[in-house]
Amino acid sequence: MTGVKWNRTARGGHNRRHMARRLTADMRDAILQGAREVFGKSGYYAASVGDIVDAAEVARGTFYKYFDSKRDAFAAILDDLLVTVWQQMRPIDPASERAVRRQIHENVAAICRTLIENLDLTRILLAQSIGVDPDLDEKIRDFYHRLLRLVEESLREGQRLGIVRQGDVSLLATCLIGAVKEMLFQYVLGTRRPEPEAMAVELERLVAEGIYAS
Amino acid sequence: MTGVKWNRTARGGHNRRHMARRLTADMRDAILQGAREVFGKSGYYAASVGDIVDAAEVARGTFYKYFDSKRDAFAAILDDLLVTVWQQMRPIDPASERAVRRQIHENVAAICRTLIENLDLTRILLAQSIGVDPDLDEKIRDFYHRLLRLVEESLREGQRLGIVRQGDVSLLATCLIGAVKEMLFQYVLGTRRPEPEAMAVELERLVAEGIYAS
Amino acid sequence: MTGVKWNRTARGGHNRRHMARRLTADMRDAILQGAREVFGKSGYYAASVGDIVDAAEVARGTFYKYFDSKRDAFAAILDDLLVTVWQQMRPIDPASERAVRRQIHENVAAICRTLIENLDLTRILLAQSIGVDPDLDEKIRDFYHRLLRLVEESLREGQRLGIVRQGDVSLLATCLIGAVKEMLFQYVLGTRRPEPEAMAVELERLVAEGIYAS
Amino acid sequence: MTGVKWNRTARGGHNRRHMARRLTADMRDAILQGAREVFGKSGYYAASVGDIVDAAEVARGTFYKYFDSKRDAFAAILDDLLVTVWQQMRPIDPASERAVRRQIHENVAAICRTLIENLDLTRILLAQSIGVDPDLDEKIRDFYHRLLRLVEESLREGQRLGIVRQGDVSLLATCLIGAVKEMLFQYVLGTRRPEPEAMAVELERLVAEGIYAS
DNA sequence: CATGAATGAGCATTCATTCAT
DNA sequence: CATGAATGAATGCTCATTCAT
Repeated sequence: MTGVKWNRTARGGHNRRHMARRLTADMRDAILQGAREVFGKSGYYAASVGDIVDAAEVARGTFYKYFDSKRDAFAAILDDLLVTVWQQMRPIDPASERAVRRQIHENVAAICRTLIENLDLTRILLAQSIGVDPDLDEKIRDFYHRLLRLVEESLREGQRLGIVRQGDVSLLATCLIGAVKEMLFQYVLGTRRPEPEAMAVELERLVAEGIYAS
Repeated sequence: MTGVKWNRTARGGHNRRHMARRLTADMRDAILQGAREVFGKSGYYAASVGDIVDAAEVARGTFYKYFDSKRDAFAAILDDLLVTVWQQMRPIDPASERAVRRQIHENVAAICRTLIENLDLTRILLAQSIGVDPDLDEKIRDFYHRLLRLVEESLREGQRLGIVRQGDVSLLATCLIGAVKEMLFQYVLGTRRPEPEAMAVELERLVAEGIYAS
Repeated sequence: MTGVKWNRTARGGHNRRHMARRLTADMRDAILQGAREVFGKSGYYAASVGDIVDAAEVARGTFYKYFDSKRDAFAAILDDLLVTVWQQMRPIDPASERAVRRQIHENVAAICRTLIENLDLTRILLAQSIGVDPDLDEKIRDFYHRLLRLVEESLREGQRLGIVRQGDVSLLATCLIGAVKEMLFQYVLGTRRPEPEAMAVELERLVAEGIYAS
Repeated sequence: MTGVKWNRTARGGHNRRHMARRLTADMRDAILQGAREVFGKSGYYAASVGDIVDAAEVARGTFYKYFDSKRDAFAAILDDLLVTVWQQMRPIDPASERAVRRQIHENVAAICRTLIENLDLTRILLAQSIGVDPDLDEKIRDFYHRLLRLVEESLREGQRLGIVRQGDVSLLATCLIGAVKEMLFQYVLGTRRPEPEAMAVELERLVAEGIYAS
């Protein structure tokens, strides 16, 4: 799990096929990079191993040197992605409502920024990961489970400190995560493409004031 | 497969293997039902026409009598589903905050109830419809577009009447829809399976009070 | 076919069932050879790709590595065949009637020899190429058009030199070509299998003397 | 074997589907007529039973009431066709060369006229009958065998009377038949569409004078 | 170690044929 | 007797995977 290369190193030349590729890690990264592009563009099923090796400019056989199967490569990408997103999460330290609002804002803005910078991956995460394979579904389920727990914990801590109101923290956490996911999903669909900052502002206000006047 | 096969005659048949089925509409419905189960369980790609006809207990050819293609059957299911969900939506009549809260509650509860009663369909809608085909993607995009407009309109009307606070109604609507979708998504994943009533309550409170105490 | 088939992995394979085949050209030729046999025996439609790969002793997928489709393979065979036949044609140099008779004789004998040596191909050419596909029909039409022009030109040149009598050269050419085709067609049908030499002799005499005595 | 209805009775109205159809023979003829059109247009394989029943405006099942199979219907058409063509043949009475020339002319003109009036059937006969099925191939073989014998007999009789020169009558007959077939084949292909009269003239002259001057 | 030609299981789709109405 | 919905064997084609070079 070598971490996602979020900044796609600009691969200057074309027709590099067959040029000496030095490090083993390079090869694997090249394949992952190609796979990300292709999976992001076409989804798991429509993406063929042929497309991936073309995009990565490696031979077919090489793909299978580094990954057991197409599914395995997808799993690797998904794993990296989940780890990355997870690392963006900072558990809220509920010192005061004011501090909490700032932390929520920053968390949301950071996550949205990151995912918007990597739209292909976001598309994979939000719309094409479920139903590929039970193992992967399990991973996704697990990820959301942990994410939910993290938010729930923050909320519960807030309740303990009297900052957060009473209520079903589990459902509340689900709603908050859903709100962020949907803004990103609409971004992916292209319906509307607001700034991460605007997303953060709006969620922060929703959480603070609800939607009613006064 | 060696030698010339001149005796290619006698291909079709009739075998009374399947229970007598009377009405044409029955047949189509049986296929749709089988297709819903299978698509819901396996997703579009992993579901084979073979699986569907087995589930529907009809012959392979019968499937193609009622649908042009596997995609066509999926599209039919998706269309039905979008129409059904859409019909559940009642535009909010923002008479007073009290009335609005009640209507939100009822809307959310109704939708969640319906979708939970058709979990296979919900799974299709939430996790397996994107990326199947550009035409279907367009349909999904369109559906969410209209859904968003509907919620936005209600919010704007509320603003006009001084019931809803100022803010980016578009993003606000997205957040609300996302909150509901995520609760249903977690339901589908099986992470947690709360009552529709509980979902409605929690969203109603989030919208009214935010998450902070006092 | 019941239940979800998540274990769709491990599809392809390699089985050393077929003799090691070294050169790429060999493979293509093996397929073409198998295809020729099968098309020749069964005609385009009755010949299945399965039959062809069995005859060629290659895997199904290999067929599609070398040809885009069944039709494509048929077109390749037809093209080769038309080129081969065309190359057998030597335009007649009408120096004298004596020289012309010899050249006709040689032309006819050569073509018949070649086609008789490749009976499968001849069967394809004479009885199974029309109606497969508009593009191929066009090719056939074009071939005959050129063939006709070639014979016509020779006849016209003969007229200019006073060797060939007046008449509708186009129809005359058609008759000559038809005479040769029919002898080969009867050969293919097995009605009668005369020597190419005998065919050439008979056409030469028909052309020189007609059928009447004295 | 009810004989081919060469003159397609103008079927006035449209949408006759489901109208009472009186005689059994009518039904069978309607199907044969539809089948002729469709086979002629698309060839045996590309023509589906669906196309035929559509063209004939009868139900699918009805087709199988009158014919055992698609092949059977094709065989019926082919049989009719061969009988009809056969009936056009008048054995030559070799009284004198002059009389023979006239008879050849008339025979060729009559056959060409008939076949040109029924191009669809001619197309079937010349280009789509071989390779459909061994039984049908046998019929075709048999037909040409008899045709050949007929021409051969005339030639042999001519030889006996000193009108026809010596030579391989079998090959000679083949050449003559081939010449006529090819003119018709080119007609079908559309390469050139001369009058039957012109065809007859040219064959008559070829047979009388060969191709050389003086 | 990289390569890519070869493999074959699997799939969507067609259509000749049957038979209950 | 006519009908046409239902049937399912057969086919063309794809693509994940393997392994000799």
